[in-house]
Amino acid sequence: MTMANTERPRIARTYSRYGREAVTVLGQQIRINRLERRLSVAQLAERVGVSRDMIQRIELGDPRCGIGFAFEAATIVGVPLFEEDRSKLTTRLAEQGEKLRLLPKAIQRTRMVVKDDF
Amino acid sequence: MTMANTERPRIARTYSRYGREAVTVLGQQIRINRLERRLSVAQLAERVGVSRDMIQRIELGDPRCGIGFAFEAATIVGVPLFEEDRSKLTTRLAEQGEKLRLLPKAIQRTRMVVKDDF
DNA sequence: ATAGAATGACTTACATACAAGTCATTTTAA
DNA sequence: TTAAAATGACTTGTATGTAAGTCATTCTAT
Repeated sequence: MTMANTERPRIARTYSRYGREAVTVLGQQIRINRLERRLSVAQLAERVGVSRDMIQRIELGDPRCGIGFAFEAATIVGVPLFEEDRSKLTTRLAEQGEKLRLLPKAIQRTRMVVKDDF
Repeated sequence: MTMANTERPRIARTYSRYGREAVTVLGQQIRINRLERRLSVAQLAERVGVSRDMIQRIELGDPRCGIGFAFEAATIVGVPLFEEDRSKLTTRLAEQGEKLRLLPKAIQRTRMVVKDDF
């Protein structure tokens, strides 16, 4: 009766606590919403267009999952992403695009001035 | 002798508008914060522990990027994920874990009752 | 104006994430 | 209670993501 290892073997890779927890919280929220909507893992997988294995990994918070798959699963079960409602997200997309137009396009560290003629 | 096909065949993948926009908004927000903090792409890549190419794809909203990489980049430049402050995220992690304990662990569609003796 | 740095856009070799399949174990509806 | 279904945990072959490198271009601080 050994407890099965629920994690896939992964090469050591460090994530910050906040980043890790965020991935896990998203997976939890997807599972919660899926269950509330009475969808099986297989049914959600079919709707997202991925394997059952992928949905399980997303819900467990595997950081290697493609962000597109995870966000698509979230979308299908109704987990809000960044904005409460969907039209707001579209608005924010445009607003941030505008903001980026105004910011410098490249960052350069202050250059060292070489004086070789003193 | 066939010519080597230099193009990588990519299977078309569809994402919902909301999912796509969410990935893009995250990438935008990461870039905005990175620029405001005067970090170059290479500097952020080094801090996240990925290649410069990866940061560029994350900021462009490539849905195939690992969610762990994207969230880690967001964390480093201070983009909030799901909760305003970090301690709140930890709290939510626990609360959702508790909520999952109370939900059914499996979803089954209502079974068909076969009456063959009428 | 210009030099030096940052970015964008490729390529290639390699590592690994993915789908598909199987089996054992829960779980739930009847 | 119990049978059917869902889930968890594996494996394997293959497709695809990733790092590293190069080059051209754009950008910014001076």
